[in-house]
Amino acid sequence: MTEYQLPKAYDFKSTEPRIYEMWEKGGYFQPSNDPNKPDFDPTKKPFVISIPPPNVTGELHLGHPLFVSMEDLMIRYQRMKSYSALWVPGTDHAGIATQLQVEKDLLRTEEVTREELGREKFVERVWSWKVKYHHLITTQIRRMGASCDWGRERFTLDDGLSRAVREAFVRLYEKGLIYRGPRLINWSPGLKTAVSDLEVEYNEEEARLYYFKYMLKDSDEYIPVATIRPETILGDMAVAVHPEDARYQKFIGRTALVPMLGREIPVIADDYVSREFGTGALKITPGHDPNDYEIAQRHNLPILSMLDAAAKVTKVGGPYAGLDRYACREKLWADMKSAGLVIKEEPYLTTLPRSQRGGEIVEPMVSTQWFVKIQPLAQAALEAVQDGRIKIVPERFEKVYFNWLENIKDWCISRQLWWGHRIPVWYCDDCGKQTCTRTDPTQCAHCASKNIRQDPDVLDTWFSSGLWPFSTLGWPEETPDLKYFYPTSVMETGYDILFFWVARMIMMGLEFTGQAPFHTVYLHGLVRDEHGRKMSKSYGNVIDPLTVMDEYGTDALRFTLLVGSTPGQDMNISLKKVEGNRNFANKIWNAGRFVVSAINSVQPGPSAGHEWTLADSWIWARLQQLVRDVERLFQAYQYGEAGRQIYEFFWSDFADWYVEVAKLQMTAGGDRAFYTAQTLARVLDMSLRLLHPFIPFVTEELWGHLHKALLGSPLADLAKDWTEALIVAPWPAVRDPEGWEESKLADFFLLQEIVRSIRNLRAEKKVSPAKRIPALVAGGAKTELLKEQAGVIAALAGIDPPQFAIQPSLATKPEDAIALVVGPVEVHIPLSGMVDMDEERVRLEKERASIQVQIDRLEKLLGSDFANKAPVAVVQKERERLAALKETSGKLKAQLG
RNA sequence: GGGCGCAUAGCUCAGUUGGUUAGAGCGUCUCUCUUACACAGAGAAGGUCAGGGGUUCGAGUCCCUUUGCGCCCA
Repeated sequence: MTEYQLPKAYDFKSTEPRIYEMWEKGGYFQPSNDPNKPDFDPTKKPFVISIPPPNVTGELHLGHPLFVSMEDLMIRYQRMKSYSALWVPGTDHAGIATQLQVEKDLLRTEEVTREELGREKFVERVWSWKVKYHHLITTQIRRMGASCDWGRERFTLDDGLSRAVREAFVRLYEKGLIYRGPRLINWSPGLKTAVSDLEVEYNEEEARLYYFKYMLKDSDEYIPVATIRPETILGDMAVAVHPEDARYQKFIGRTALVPMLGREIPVIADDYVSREFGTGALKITPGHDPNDYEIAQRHNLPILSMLDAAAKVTKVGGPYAGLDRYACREKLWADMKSAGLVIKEEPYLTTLPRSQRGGEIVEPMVSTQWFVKIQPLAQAALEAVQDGRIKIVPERFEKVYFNWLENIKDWCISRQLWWGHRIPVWYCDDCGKQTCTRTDPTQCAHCASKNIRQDPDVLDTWFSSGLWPFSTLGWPEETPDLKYFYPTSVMETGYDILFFWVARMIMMGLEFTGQAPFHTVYLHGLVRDEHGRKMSKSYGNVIDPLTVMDEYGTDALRFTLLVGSTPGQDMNISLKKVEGNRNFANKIWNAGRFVVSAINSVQPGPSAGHEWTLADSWIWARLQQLVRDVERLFQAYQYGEAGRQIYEFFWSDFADWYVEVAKLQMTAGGDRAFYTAQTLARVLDMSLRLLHPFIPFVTEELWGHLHKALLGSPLADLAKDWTEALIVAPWPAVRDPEGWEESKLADFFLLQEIVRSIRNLRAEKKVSPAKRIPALVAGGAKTELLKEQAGVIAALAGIDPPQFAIQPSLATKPEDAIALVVGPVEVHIPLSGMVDMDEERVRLEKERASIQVQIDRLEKLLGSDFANKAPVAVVQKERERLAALKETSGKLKAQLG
């Protein structure tokens, strides 16, 4: 006989690593139905999530535990519902971010730049960085309890995925959907690479607006022009005015002179020009501004690049060549001032484009880059959501998705980085043509020359991420995994990367596999600090998940993130909340300890068939209600609400009420104790199953103890079909109500109300908690019920059983007692010497008055249109309520005599 | 400029087909170390559901509008 000596407080520190190891070694993270194994059943349905791969940069933030918790919740739920659940883990090489980290690190520790190290050596360094941080990150994901199949882990730069990237590129290239050419792109001068539109952030900042004169050729006349970036004057190709602007109409078609350079440029008319902004005249710098670029296209203006890759002035700038963009701004402006061309300058609030990574101001520049012709891909992706093949939760993001895809521009996919998938195109030095093949070529495909060079650039990281849902399963190979597990089921991620990822995955998935890569996109919100501010290093408000887990446990953090969130809505987190949920884990633990000890105390039996008490029936009915509600909420992706309801049930119904009643029932011994222990065990078992996806460690640990205790007890039958571990135990099935539930729920509710009102009175009258008091009850129609439950009421309300009398009605009103009216029941508490009859009259009168208010309200309601327009059931409910209120009021009146 | 979200108890938030005196956790106040748990138990106080208008028998919930805060796209 094993004696359980479970510690008084749940010890997550020793439990969590042990449980995770048990799960992983037990093979529970692998899908139950594996297409690579001989007993594979192709008819069994899979449920698949591919992890949004974390970057191997080394940064860990609360976003990680959030997505891990959400996805683990979904996976554990489906696994328990006996789907063949697969969660594919992996990491992302994160081109720019990782390269930057390594460069910074190299500079700090060895004071070398990547250029000094050379490409090959540098890439080696990044790989060793990757090894280190990959280990760190996967260790942390394990720490969070992620039940993903580590045997199928992938990395965006591993061989298989690199082949997928190569295949995808070549296919798009051959289809003519990838092209190379000079376009205006966003250039990051510090990183010396192109970045996509999505990687630029626009912030409102304090800047200056510079007003100056655009002199007209052979004239003293000028057009006043305002600009934020005077240095770009050097690249101006026109001055534009609104065609209907009376001030400037006369200048249209004339020639203006670029300040300091004297280059002749035309004055053009274009609707785009805002007459209200600045001076109403616009300088056009097509080489360094997207709007100007478009105007230039419309007017066939040539384009000049006045800045180079390092944002230094090119030879276009004449005397200013070689200056940094900001130095040039100062010098040019000073020179213009001397030349009398300056009008004024003033502070101005404007939006500046900054690099999402480096933070520096991004420079729009004309540069030769690789692009994906996005229109056909975007159209398909649009349709997949429009026709419902893919559903986005919450739905409002579908609109955001549509809007983005409808206005999408070609995607710049080349990056001037060293860390990433090299562009698989070779240029021929002899014929100048391109060779793009699936395997590295040794000669030009056009002229067979051996003088070929591979493009030095790499692909945007998101190009490989877009292939993730199928590349991780083996694509382009038709692997068993790909055939069985693809399309995946749910894509779960933050709404902030809807465009980066989700949209691109859908485009790529449809293009390369002909299928939507998943049927549902679930978007979670962002985790913010307790005041709703974005967490960031510069604010210093970052909460480190590892510290939180050290202090409160993984379960506590997970539960906090899961119940604190609503789909698509940001959530604020505070350590107080985590602490509260650490307490919840401890509550579960202790309720479990009680149940285990109850099981251990059970004597063999039973002698007769079961006969349930009111409390037994009540908790069972409540549990079934809960199972139904949780199922409904899960179907609607309302995980947070489901978690809150289970929490509420466990703490407020099971622990606060049923366990208290069960203590009494256990002391009765015999069959009563046997069936009570059985009910405790069944309710705990099902509660743990429901809680497991939310709070996996403590539930698994406790379930193990419960399992063991049952098997060693006369209740062994209950656990005879149980699985080895909770992680693979079947999810509680929804059962339809059997008809008896409602009256049991109502009866127990009455009992609770009676107990509560007595407790309330005791507290009000400062009766010592230890003191047992007498009570006289007139039970009316509920007399039988109350007599049956007298023991429970007495124990929970602190009534002395020998002095507890229950009768249908009372012949005379007890003297020197306080009367409580609970629905149809009157409770008289004699409190000798403590009852002030005047005070008592006031109390009763107050109560009667408040009930009268409700009676009046309901009579008015039932006398109105409500009675004939509202549904019968709703009206009936109100009628019953009114009748009950009238009964209470009558009893109160009688008390007042 | 276009789109979206939020505004509910002192704080942080739930409240999804509209059902009639609004819920939780934390915090506050009172009592209790009662044999699962003081990481607890019992009790209490605390809200004109941002303002205005409308639809409806009925609105925190739907529609319009105003204000404030935040986000996304241009």
